[in-house]
Amino acid sequence: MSEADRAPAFRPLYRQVREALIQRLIDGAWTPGMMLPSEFQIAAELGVSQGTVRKALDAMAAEHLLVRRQGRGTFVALPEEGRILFQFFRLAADDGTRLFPESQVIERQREAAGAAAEMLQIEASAEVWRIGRIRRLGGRPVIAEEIVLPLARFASLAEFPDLPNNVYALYSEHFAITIGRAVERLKATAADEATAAQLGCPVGHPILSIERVAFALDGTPVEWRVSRCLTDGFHYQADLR
Amino acid sequence: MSEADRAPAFRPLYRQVREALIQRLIDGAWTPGMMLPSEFQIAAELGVSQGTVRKALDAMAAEHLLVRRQGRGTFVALPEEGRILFQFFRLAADDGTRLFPESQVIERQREAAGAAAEMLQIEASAEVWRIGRIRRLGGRPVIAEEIVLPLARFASLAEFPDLPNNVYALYSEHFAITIGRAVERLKATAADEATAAQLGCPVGHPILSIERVAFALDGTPVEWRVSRCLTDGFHYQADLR
DNA sequence: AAGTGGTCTAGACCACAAG
DNA sequence: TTGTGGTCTAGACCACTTT
Repeated sequence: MSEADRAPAFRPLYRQVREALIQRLIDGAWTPGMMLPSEFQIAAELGVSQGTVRKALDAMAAEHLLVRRQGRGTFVALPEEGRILFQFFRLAADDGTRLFPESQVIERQREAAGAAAEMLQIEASAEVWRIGRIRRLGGRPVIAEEIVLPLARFASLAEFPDLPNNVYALYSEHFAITIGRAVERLKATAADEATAAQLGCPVGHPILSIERVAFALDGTPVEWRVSRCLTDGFHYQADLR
Repeated sequence: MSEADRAPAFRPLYRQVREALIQRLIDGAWTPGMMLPSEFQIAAELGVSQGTVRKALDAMAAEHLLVRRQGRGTFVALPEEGRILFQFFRLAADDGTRLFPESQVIERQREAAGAAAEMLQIEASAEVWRIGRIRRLGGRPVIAEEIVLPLARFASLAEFPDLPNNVYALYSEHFAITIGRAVERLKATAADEATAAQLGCPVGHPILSIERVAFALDGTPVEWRVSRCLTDGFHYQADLR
């Protein structure tokens, strides 16, 4: 953390601290659920003041990377935790209750990336997993989902025949990949024959199509997915501030 | 800012400062575009330290209520400013460029609130304005929008026969209402006859339906709207963090 | 040169959780 | 009682903009 570090394009100390700490998450030195050293310990270790460490930790907590609990300590966020769980899942029933449908994998294959290559920033010839799954609420299929993952980062995925509802917990636990950010594009489309068959609705039925690219902590894209959702009885919720 | 203020349910000083400053925005003592006094001046006036004022100002800037510019000062945010403008408008072309379609009012009437009463937290018998407008991109209609406003807060709306593209700038300038937050519910629906006629698409065509409730700074709902959007060539974008 | 926000530090004290 | 994060303060200095 030398003075020279900020010479070329001034980067505040607390920014550098934040990046150093994020690197520990990327490296796996700090794993989900782990309690971090106290602010004073981190400060002493990095040779900065406690206030500077606090500013870095606060920023990371705002990004949902850490969870701070007064009186207890600072912890690496778990993908299982409530607010994290729904951070990336914004469907809710029309009465306001949050939903988390059950998942059933119906298809999984290795293939060339093709069209997904651009989204995942890999070669079109690179291999990917393509996973199709149906998600149900009370037995009724409501989402038909297609997930594409680069084989290079998910080599041992074959060991997991049935995906859990929350795949980001799987990514974290078994592939040491933490999703830090995602971008979604929503469109209204008409159900094609395949989707209609999967969701049990008429061909041409209105479908909310959600296309998502999810990024790892280092900023590289690691997942591309399309969710085709029925939206009677529930909706996609967005809070604008 | 006495010590007793925090006695019942401890509220940090910087929170109280933030609320006091937001009250100045609500009261209109500070108006959009205005430069605020310096941190030290505000601190002296409120009898707190400069650091505490800073924390309140930073929070308000994060809420897009203020804009801070190093070396220049802190300013009340203008609804016209770029990032504010698109804070509440999330449609983008598929190539990533942001869109802001032109608006044409096609209908406006006074009526009883009816179904909108619950959303706007007013009596069902209270009067509202109901405004229908079409929004176009390059002449092509892409959004059919219905906006409901409580008459009580927008009494003189009749003076503005043609709404501007950015109605939130109008609310701010002529009704002293700043929108601080909004909640949107998205669904995929099929175009009914009225919508199909307005958008020039077949009946049954997939429509992205966006229902929004917008809230003023004091937390009360002031606008209810439904936007029915075509989504070929563009999409609704959401960033998840 | 003057005035603003931005960073960094150091220390005191408060609120909360756990042993 | 101890240890943690949370608040508040005071002061020095840096970066940016305008005069």
